[in-house]
Amino acid sequence: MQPVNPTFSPLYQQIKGLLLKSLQEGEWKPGELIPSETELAARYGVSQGTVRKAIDELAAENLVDRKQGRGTFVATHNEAKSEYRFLRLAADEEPGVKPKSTYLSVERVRASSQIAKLLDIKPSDAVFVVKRVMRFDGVPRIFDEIWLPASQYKGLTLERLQQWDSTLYGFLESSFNVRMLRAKEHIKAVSAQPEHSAILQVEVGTPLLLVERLSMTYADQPVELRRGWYLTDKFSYRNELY
Amino acid sequence: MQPVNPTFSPLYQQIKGLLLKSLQEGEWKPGELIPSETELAARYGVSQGTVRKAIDELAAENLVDRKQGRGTFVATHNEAKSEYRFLRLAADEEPGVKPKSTYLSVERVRASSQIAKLLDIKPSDAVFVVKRVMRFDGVPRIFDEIWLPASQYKGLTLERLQQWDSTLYGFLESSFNVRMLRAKEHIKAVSAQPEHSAILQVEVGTPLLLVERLSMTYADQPVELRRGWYLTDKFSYRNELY
DNA sequence: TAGTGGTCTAGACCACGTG
DNA sequence: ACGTGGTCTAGACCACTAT
Repeated sequence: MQPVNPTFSPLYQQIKGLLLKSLQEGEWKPGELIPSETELAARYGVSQGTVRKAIDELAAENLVDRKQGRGTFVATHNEAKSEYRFLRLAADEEPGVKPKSTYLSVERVRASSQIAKLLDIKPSDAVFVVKRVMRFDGVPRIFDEIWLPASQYKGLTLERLQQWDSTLYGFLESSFNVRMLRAKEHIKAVSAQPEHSAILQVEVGTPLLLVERLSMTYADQPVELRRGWYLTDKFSYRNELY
Repeated sequence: MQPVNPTFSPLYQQIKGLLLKSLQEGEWKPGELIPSETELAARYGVSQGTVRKAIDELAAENLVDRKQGRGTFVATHNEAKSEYRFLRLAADEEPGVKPKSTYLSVERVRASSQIAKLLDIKPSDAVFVVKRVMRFDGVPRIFDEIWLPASQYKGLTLERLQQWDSTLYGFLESSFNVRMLRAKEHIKAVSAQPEHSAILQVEVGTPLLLVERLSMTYADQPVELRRGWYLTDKFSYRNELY
């Protein structure tokens, strides 16, 4: 027997799509409570269990945050739980130590063809280039060079970054309504160049981890590209495999 | 109102525990079909939905493999799907290229205190040290040094490794009934030493990725420690963040 | 006490793979 | 045609949080 409907899509996936749309359009803002499962079930005319399965997937992707007895909240980078959610570097001895960022510069330039291609914009488009250093216990360990498509971050300045005292992603979310949902990283080992050498206070030629990250928001739209040089003599990049 | 039972554990978690026990004890072997959800529900005296939720979690952890219309299979490293499941290195240009391993040596030695600590064995315990090189399109890109607690891999020899033509984890699973379920990696950038230099055919001092992996089987028991030196000029270690 | 997410059930039906 | 996993429903009850 052939399937009746060859383009079959489960109901809960369709509900998930509707929820994603509401999230993307800002019907519920970061940190806010979304309607209860029962309420959403009534709204979409499906059973509570179906809504539940849709929300299950959103929770697994860290788009929302369930709290038993309280409700389901829109995830935000401005909360303890997802602070440094994407940062995989940790000290070999005291893995708990958190970094502090210092912003060095913000420039507005045209995207190179390489950067443009990765960010899925035109080579002539403007991008902000942010440079910063992250220190752990006062010791510089990461130098980041961050490209942000200017069209999405109008009015970004070094001063505003320097005044912000939490994470960059929290800042971008609060100030420009751009939320990083997932990212891909490509990691290589390279030698420290003079620029890195000065900032990370190591000799030219010291091996560094080069972490290239492309971050995406809703609909897999790329909204940030960064290259980070990590000093890994006493720290390492952590990963789990399943 | 206080909870009635402070040590509450959902039924499906208990069922998951029972399934894990059967998997660990080999009631169902790698690659084999496990009983249907209906059958398991009858066996444990719960509803099919409860069994389903237990299996959902096992599937999410890659311990079993569901196939609609066919059944649920015990995951194995000896199948296309999980070949190189833990290998994150891929070519920047042609990410699909698969490596070929060459085994260089197998030694039986006493674990150093450092290795013993990580493998959770006594420093006096014997371990096998395996050295190998992995080539992509004939080019050596990874040099691995692998520690295996001798007690779990009795009779391991270089010859047997050289005769095996699939992945190491497939070999360890088939020959010693040890299945790698998950692993943790710590990644650093280092300079090539003379030993790496000779094997990877690069100059001493070339930056290499040092990937230290600790692999676990059931009950989070560590059963493999390895250090891999990756040449990342045209390849990179891939990771996804959520 | 009320409301939320979390668990569990029983049953119906669908999509998929195999014989 | 049959058996499997996958979806969907409706309803009951539990655990947790806030008021």
